[in-house]
Amino acid sequence: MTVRTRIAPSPTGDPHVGTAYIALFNLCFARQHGGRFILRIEDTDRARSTAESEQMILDSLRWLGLEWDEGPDVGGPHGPYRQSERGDIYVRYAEQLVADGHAFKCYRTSEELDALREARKAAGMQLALKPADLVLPAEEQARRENEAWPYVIRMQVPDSGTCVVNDMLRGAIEVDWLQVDAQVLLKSDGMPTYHLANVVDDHLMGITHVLRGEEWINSAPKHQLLYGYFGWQMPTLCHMPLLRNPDKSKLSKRKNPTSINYYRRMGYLPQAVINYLGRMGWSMPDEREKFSLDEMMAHFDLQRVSLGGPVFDLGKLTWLNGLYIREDLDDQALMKALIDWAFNERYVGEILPQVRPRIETLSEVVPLAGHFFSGLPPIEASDFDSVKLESETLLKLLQFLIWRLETLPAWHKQALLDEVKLLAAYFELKMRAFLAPVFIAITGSSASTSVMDAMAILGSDMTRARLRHAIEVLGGISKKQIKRFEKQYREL
RNA sequence: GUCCCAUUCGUCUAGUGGCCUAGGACACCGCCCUUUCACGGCGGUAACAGGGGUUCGAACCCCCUAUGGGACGCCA
Repeated sequence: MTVRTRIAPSPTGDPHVGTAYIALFNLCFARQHGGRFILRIEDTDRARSTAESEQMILDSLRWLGLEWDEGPDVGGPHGPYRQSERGDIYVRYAEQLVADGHAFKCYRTSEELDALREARKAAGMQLALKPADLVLPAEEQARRENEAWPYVIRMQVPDSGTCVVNDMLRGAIEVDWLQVDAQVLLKSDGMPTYHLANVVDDHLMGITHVLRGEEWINSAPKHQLLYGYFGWQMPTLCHMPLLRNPDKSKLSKRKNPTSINYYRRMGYLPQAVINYLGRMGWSMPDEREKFSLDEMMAHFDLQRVSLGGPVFDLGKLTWLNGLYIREDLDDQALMKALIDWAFNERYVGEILPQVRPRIETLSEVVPLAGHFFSGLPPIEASDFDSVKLESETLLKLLQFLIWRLETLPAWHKQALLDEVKLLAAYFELKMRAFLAPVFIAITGSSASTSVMDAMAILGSDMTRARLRHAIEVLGGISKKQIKRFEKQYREL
């Protein structure tokens, strides 16, 4: 048996707790059956991630204590997409499908596709575009082909009848073929979509079981169809429930800290985090709350997964973390944990140059730089009174900064400075004025070390978390506001 | 809009037809311990979404409704 977790890396290298969650269950399932568990970091979107951000993700998973096996080499160290002839194996498979009549070249433009979807929406039909909806008149098709228009390769799908896919936990799931669209397999840039890559890779890697998120259920018919087209054995599927925000929507960074690095920076212990994830939608046979990864693997039983989407409860995670500190760490181990976390030469060494020019006695260090060893600063709305900005502008400033920082591929002071300069110009503010609220949000006071350096030292996750916290403290952003902000941000 | 998946205390869950007057954990409240605060101990409030079946018997099986979520991209 071989199971795998696919990881789509983010530009910032944020490993999502949802990724770790799925990986955890894959690992336990594989070990329960003495099978292999492999990780596959893949990105079919050109240059969305870097080797560095991929490393960050692996590093975080390792921090959690997750282990994985080396997968068969079906395309180089970073997966097939990073080869010089990016995606060429998928081109071959896609063309084979075209030759066999299971896929077709589609020259439709995105404007035409939008119009088709609009029309269906207006007519109250299902939104899936079927092969028949996409055909062009023969002569138009020929013209576009001759003029070398960009094209995609789409899969053929039946337009009637039902498809039955089996799920290890949910049993048979019936989907009307009418609901399944002529999925793009190969994009016009020659890169495969997830759907093609997923099927081809899993086959080449000999994957026998796939545990993935519930959001993939609706794609399962497409995948099943592709396996059929290729004449390959399909892996057994299992769809795990999705982690939720307190309002029950899919866990998102807007409403919850979702980055593993955030929990690491906040001083959560990896054992506690992995234990907590193991309690999401799953329970030990004896119902104990506290268990190690090894114990979970030893007692794992997929049938004990419960299907209701569990709400990620920070309070309970925090309690569990405290339990680990009290019960599992003696003074020496706690000391080591603290040193690993922040009280080490590397981290403190970064802070000292910020502190030295600003102190006259050593006892001033903690009041001045204590925030480097804290989580979210205890601020309230009135702390921003000194900032001479309209409340809407203030929120917008903080939100725009978060958005810019989210897409920052490398976290260096210079890059941060560039972002801040750009935004200060956009808001028509002097750097000093622009940074005033940022300073309070980050350091929690109006007198501390330089805020740009603080952000650089604190890192991406903690910086963004504090900015988000400031927005929260200021009363948050309403749905209407966020829409307006998004629009303005796109124009930036 | 169409389809798919789900639904036990506020939250995580136990429960796979009689052991359920529904158990545990977090949170909350009270009491005890304690030179403070925690920790710890004891106790309390609190749930089978609703309606129909099936059955001697239903939290558990079936159907309908409601609610929540997800999918419907040249994202993954």
